[in-house]
Order: sequence, then structure tokens, then C-alpha cells
Amino acid sequence: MGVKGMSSPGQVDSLVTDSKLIEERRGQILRAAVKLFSQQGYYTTTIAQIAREAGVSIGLIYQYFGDKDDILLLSLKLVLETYEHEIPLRLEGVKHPVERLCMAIWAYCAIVDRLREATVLAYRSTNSLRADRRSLIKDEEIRSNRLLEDCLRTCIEGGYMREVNQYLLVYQYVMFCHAWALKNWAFQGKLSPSEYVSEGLKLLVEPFLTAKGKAALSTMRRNTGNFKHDKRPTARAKTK
Amino acid sequence: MGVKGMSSPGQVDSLVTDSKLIEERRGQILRAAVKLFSQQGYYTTTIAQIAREAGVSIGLIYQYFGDKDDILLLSLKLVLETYEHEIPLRLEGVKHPVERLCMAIWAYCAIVDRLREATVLAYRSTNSLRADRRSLIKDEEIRSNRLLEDCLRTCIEGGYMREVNQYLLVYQYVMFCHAWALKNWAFQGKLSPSEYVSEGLKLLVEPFLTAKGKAALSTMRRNTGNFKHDKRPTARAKTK
Amino acid sequence: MGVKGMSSPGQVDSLVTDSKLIEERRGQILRAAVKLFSQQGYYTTTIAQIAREAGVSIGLIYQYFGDKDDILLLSLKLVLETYEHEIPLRLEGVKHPVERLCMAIWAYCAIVDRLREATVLAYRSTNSLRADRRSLIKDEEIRSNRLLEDCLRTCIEGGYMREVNQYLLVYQYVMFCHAWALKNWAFQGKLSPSEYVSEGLKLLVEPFLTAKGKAALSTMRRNTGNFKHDKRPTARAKTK
Amino acid sequence: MGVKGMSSPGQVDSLVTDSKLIEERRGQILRAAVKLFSQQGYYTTTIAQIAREAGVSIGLIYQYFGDKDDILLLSLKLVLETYEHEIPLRLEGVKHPVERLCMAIWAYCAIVDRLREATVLAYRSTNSLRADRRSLIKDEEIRSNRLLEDCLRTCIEGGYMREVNQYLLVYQYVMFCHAWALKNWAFQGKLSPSEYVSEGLKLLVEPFLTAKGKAALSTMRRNTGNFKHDKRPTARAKTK
DNA sequence: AATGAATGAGTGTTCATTCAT
DNA sequence: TATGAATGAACACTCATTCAT
Repeated sequence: MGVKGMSSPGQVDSLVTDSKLIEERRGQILRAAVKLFSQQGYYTTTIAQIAREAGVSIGLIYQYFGDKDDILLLSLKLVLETYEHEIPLRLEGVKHPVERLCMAIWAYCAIVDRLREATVLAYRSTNSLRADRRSLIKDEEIRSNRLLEDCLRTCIEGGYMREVNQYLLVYQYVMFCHAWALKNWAFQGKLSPSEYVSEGLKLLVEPFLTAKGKAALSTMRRNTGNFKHDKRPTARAKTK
Repeated sequence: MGVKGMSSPGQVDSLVTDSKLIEERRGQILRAAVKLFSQQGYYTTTIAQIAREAGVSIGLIYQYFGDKDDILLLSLKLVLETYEHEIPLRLEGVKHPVERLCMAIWAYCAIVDRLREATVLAYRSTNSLRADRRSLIKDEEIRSNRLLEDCLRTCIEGGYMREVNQYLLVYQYVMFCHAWALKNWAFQGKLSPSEYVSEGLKLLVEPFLTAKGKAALSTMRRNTGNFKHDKRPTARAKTK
Repeated sequence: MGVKGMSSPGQVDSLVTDSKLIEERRGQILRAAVKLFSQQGYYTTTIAQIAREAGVSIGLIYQYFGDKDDILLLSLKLVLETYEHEIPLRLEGVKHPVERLCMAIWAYCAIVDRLREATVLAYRSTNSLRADRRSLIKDEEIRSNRLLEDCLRTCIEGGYMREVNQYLLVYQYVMFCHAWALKNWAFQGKLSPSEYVSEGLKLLVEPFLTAKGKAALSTMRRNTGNFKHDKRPTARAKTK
Repeated sequence: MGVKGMSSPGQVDSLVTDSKLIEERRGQILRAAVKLFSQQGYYTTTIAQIAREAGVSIGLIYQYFGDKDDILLLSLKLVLETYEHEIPLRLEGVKHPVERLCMAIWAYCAIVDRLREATVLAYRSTNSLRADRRSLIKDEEIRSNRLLEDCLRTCIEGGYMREVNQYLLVYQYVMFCHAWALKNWAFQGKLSPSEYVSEGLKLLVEPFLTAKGKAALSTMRRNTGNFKHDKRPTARAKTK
């Protein structure tokens, strides 16, 4: 019985009530879980491993999570919420629509880079969730896509970009960002993260900019010196 | 123990020798495996389920495959080999570089559509393979990417497309095709496969065409009536 | 994988740590294992049977032992260690070299009699161990042989026995003791354990005693009334 | 069904009738079985391995033997029959009772040496037989023991040896011979086979010889030059 | 007579989950 | 709250045995 029967999807309750402790413990356990799930996958990670990594007992885990599936659900939510939280943070103060779009893509890629394994985890393991919970994750993804969607729409509505199939293009943006994690083995050593992004923008943003948009972009570049430089050494991929 | 990189059963004792039968049985079992792995994932599919689905006994599976990992490896290879085989088939007789590129993307998407679940499987389960076998799958993927790469290069070298970061654009094409499977829940009911492709081409091919390339494209369209129509009913996604 | 030479479970995850409990459980399980292995042999004994006999669950066994091979190894060690422990106990306080030798053989036989099935087990199943572990058992056997060797050497060096091929004679003693278990079907009902031993001493000790040794022996007999009597009813085997 | 139900213990019938072929095939399969059982033990040897070693198909084995247990039974019989056949052969023409006894022990050891692994097999695997068949093997062993028993009795009755516990001494002889196989790891490199035997005779025969027996022995030695020399290089074990 | 592909019951082992302390 | 020993259902894999050819 216990937690299982009561928990409605997404509303996973724990047996512990002190809400501060709850958050702390859950975070502690989820960080361990995300790390291990990312490295080894869901099925090959055992509860005992998570307990050890988190520095708690096996039994404790079941006081904060209903079952293993629950841990996965919340692990994936944790990752997706990071996107939703961090992208807006990086957009703060950025006014120009084109700049906002580019910055959003850049920010997305930066987070993907930081959470590379966790991003792969989301692709691998969403289907390991029970069906009802899977859609919760989909909703979460739709929400984070909306961030890019809004930036793109603003650009088009402001006349900075020509009319395109927004819906599809947003997904291209999303796939582009995810690809940095999914196909990292193919890019690693050929492109630095910032090269990846700036080259990507040339393919997925620039071609759709109107004259007005292009003007804005060049002003932007003159002022901001493009993107922050990343440390990683890299061999520039040949354009030709 | 199991035989290292390849597909042979580890159990040396009762190997089946009739090579015609081998192909037949392996195909029979792999088809069942791909289906189940695709639907339920690798770890949640049991050997007993595969056996039942394939209409053979549990023991028989071990006369044609070394272990479960082996079945996964060959399942994934089967899917990837389909790409490598079928794309060239559809390109036969297509001469014009731009047309070849478009056709390659179209063909890739068509196969992804047909093998939608299997394509998702490849994303989910490649990491479930033992490390040494994983790289075999990566090689296979690189080989099928090359098909698109060649089409793209020919377009650029022929002056039909302007110079772009080929390496990145090819991956964008690949992600575009895979996205039809990976994000199908987002496209299903909004775009038919052929709409998906033709809209995609507008985003990922057209912007880079030179005047010469555009001319070719419009000629092509006039002659071929765009792409074959697919049966699936669909609500057209609003571009605006 | 399993830990190499020693006794620890290969499954590192859920190790039991309370050392008192460990001893208790291991003993509990090993007693069951020795009993079943002895009765039915290693391969025909299942883990489930051991669990049932020990009154624990199947899973618990794997928290105290790495694998089935591990259980066998420790079962055999348990038996051999009994020899090493108990023979010296029975020799305590026995001073005269000839008496010590006879007592050692008697004690050895007594233990073999008590652990009859386990002794047979050692013969049957040592070869079922993995090669690296097999030599651990051989070492253990050499150690217990040394007990007899020491007694014999002291007799010879003290002039109680004439010079003989010690090495070979010790093995005759060992085989004699083991034979009580190995060939029990041939002795059962013909000889009681103590008759077996006293008749054996006439064949394997007395003939090599010097005059000095014989004198000692007869004194001994007069004082101690030969060996303790065993309860088992027996039909005296005809010497003639 | 089939062979199983009909075959009474020891009377294992096969489905094939041409008796010459039967003997040939059975021999072929049994030789393979003895080899593999000896090397790897009964349970770890598979029917498929026996088939491959014998150069026949799996199915064929079941036309000559009822089941795996059957193969073991006949394998063990084959080994024991070798004893019964070969010892008398080597005694032919040997007249003197003491010489006959020594020769019998020597012959027994020589066969054990040749069938070392098979002898160990008999110890390990007799208990793997079904109970009813086990006693068949015991009978066989009793029969071969009788050979030594007869030699010993004749010595005693002829006044060449003093009265001893015949029954026990015969078993000591048997154990001595078997020990060459069972404890070979302890003797190998320390004693050659003939040294083993001649040293053994000093411990197990000479002490019981009467003056008449000793005289006979010394005559014998003068004439025959002790035993045949064996090729194996050996480090003589120190008597002292 | 001979084959070897096919079977499936049976085994060792794992691991999510529980619960007494 | 927190622990971790205990459970046992579930799974991958093996191999003696059968039987169509």
C-alpha cells in the first residue's frame, strides 16, 4: 500500500511531512539519481546505488518516493525544469527580438552542454515511464519549447524574420540544441560549444532574417562581440 | 562468454549450421525483437516474449544469438541497414543534384516513418549495448549519414547551393528526419509525412539554394508534381 | 564478478555489515549447504533447496555468499577446518609420542565418522570448484596432514618407530581415515568405528614400532583400556 | 517411452540391433564420455560435447544409451572392467603367492596410473548415479577387490604372511592404489610410479611377511630385478 | 541408421520493495 | 526519522531429450 496507491501522477507525495526536510532529502536523492541514471541508464541503476551515491539508506528513499518509476519521473522533471528556469534567466534584460532568439538558443545549448548526460537520459528514459506519467514529461517539454516559440514569433511579428513554418522551425531549434548532447560524439573535438551555436545560427536563423533583421544582427555583433568564449580547445570544422 | 564483436552465439555446443535456415530464423526472431523492443524498450522485453512473438521456443533463440545483448545489437543493425539499403534505391535514376538531395531527405523520412518505433529504439537503446558494440552502431550511423553528405556536397560543388557548414547541415538533416519519429507525438495530426518533408525542405534546403539551384527546383516541381501523396488524412498546420 | 580467492559476495550493492550477524547467517547457510551437498552432491543441490533447508530466503543467500561456487568453497573449508581444529584438541595433554600418533589417527577417524558425508563431499566436489579455489582446498588438506606428519616424525625421532618412508606412510594414515567415510558401505555392520581404528593401528602403526615403542604401547593399553567404546552395535569382522 | 522404461539396471538396451555395430558405437561414445567426464566431471559435460568428441550426432547417442545417467553407468563399468581384465592378465604365469600379491598391487597401480582421471571420476561420480545403479558399481568394485583378496589369502594360507585382518588390509591395498590417482598432486614429482609401488610394498606387504615369505621375496628380487622401470623422471622422496 | 534443429522445464542470480527495530 | 536485513517474483540462460527428415 503505502505511497503507491495514493499518488496521482505528478503529485507524488512522501511519508515525510516537514516540508523543508522533504525538499532537502528529495534534492539529495534526485541529484544522485540523475547522475546515475545519466551515466548508466534507468534499468541498470539500482536503488541501492542511488542510496549509496546519495549517502542515505535504501529504506529512506522509499519515504520520499513512491517507487523507482517515481524517482525517474522526478529526475526527468528536474532536468526539464532547469531548462524552463535558466533560459528565462539568461534572457533577462535582452530586448531585441532577434537577440532574444539567438540568446535563447545559445542558452538552451549551454544548459544542454552542462546537463549533457541528463539530456540524453530524457531521450532514453521517457519511454521507461508508465504511460500516464510520460505525458507529464511531454507537457513539460512543450512548456520549454514555448520559450523558443515566443522568441521566434516575436521576431516574425516584428518583421525581423520572414514568415516561416514556425511550428516546424521551433522543433528544428530544439533538435539542434538537443543534438549537441545526442550526437556529441560526432561534434566533440570538431566544434566548441560556441562554434556549434554560432554556426547553427547561420543555418537556422540568419537565412530567415529580413533586411531589418539582418541589420539588427550586425549591430548586435558589433556591440557584443558575438558570444562568450568557451574554454574547450577545438579544431574548427571546415565549412567548405 | 559470447563472441565478441559479432553476432554468433556464444554457446558453441549446438550451433545451427544450415545457412539458409540461419537467415530465416534470425530474421524471424529479429523482427519479433525489433517490434517488442520498439514498443516496450530493451529491458522490459523478455526473451520469453520475443520467443512467443516469433513463434519459437526460448531455447531456439539461443541457437541463433549469443545473448540478449546480441539480439539488440542485430536489431539495431537491421534498422540502420535498412536506411543504407533503401535510400540509395530511391535515388536510382534521380540525376539532378538538388533533386537527389531532396529525394534523399524524403526517402530518409519515409523510412523513418515506416520504422518509426525502431528509430526511436535506436535512440533509446544504443546505450544499453555493451561499450564495444556501441561503436559498431555508431559506425553504421556514420555510414548512413554519408549518403546525405554526398548529396549535399554535390549540390554545393555544382553551384546549386551556396557554401555552408556542410558537416553541421547534414546533422540538421539527420535530426530533421529522426525528429519525425522522436517527436511524432508533436507532429501527428498536424502534418502529414509529405507535408512534414516539404515544409522541412523549405527550412533546410531552399534557403541555401543559389539562383541556379532555385531554377532547378522549380523545374523539378513543375515536372514531378512535388512528392508522392501519402494517404494519411491530416490537418494542415498553420504556417502563420 | 565475484571476489577472487575469498568468501565475500560479488554483489557489492547490498552487503550485510553487522559482523556478528554475518557469522551467524553464514554458519546457518553453510550447515544447510554441507548437509545437502553431502547428501545429493553439488550440482543436484539447488540454491532454493539450501535456502529452504537453512530457513532463509533465496535472496538472503546472495547477501552472504557471492555465488554457488562460493558456498561450496566455504563448505569444504568448514569441513577441513574442523579437522585442523579438533584433532589438536584431542591431543591436548597426550604426551607420549606413540600415544599421540595413535590418538591423532583415532581422532581423525572420529571426526570423519561424525562428518562422514561431508568427507565424501570433499572427495566428490573439490573438482567442482573453479581452478583457483581448488588449490585453496589443497592447501587446507596439506595443513591437516601436517598434524599426522608431526606425530609420526616425533615417534621416529624418539626411537619409538623404525625409519620408514614418512611421506608415504602419512598418506596411508590419511587414506585409512578417509576410507572410513569413502568405503563406509563396505565396513558398516562389519566393524565398529573403534574396531576399525584399533585394527588399523595393528596394520599401520604396530609393525613399525621398535621394541621401545611396543613397550610404550602395551603400557598405554594397560592404563587407558584401549579406546573409548562407541555405542554402535557391530558384528565383529573375522580376522581369519 | 523409448529406452528408458524398459532398461533394467545394468541391462541397458539400445534401439540398434546389429550387435557388432552396437559394440563399436558404444565403445566410440563411451571412450569420448570417459575422457570428458574424467576431465570435467559428469555434470559439466554435455551430451553435445560427448557427441562432438565421439564424432557422432547428438541423436545417435540416444540410440545407444537410454539417458545421460546411462552413459555414466557404462563409463564407470568400462573403467572397473579394465581393472578386472588387466590385473589377471599380468598375473598370468606368476606362481609364487608373494610375487602374485606384489604383482597384483603393481598391476593395479599401473592401471590406475594409466586411467588416472577415470579413477578419480569413479570416486567423484558414483554418487551421481541413480541409487539402483550405484550398487551395480559397488558390486563391480567388490569383484575387483576380490582379486587382491585372493592373492592375500593365498599368502597367508601358504604361511608366507602372518595372520592379519585380511579384510581391512585388502582395503588398505585398494586405497593405496587409488591414492596414486586421488592424491596424485601430492606424489607427482616426488615419486615415480614404481617407486611409489616399491615403497608402498615396504609399508603394506613386507611387515607382514613371515621368515618364509621374506626369503621368497629376496629370491624374487634377485631374479626379477624388482619391477619394470618407468620412464618418468622423478625426484626421490627422502625416507628420513 | 543417422542427423541436428527444436523444445521448455529448471537453475542461478538480481533487485525493487518491505518492515522490524 | 532512519536503517538495512530480508524477501521472492522475475529473468536470462542451459541442456537433456525428442522427433521429423
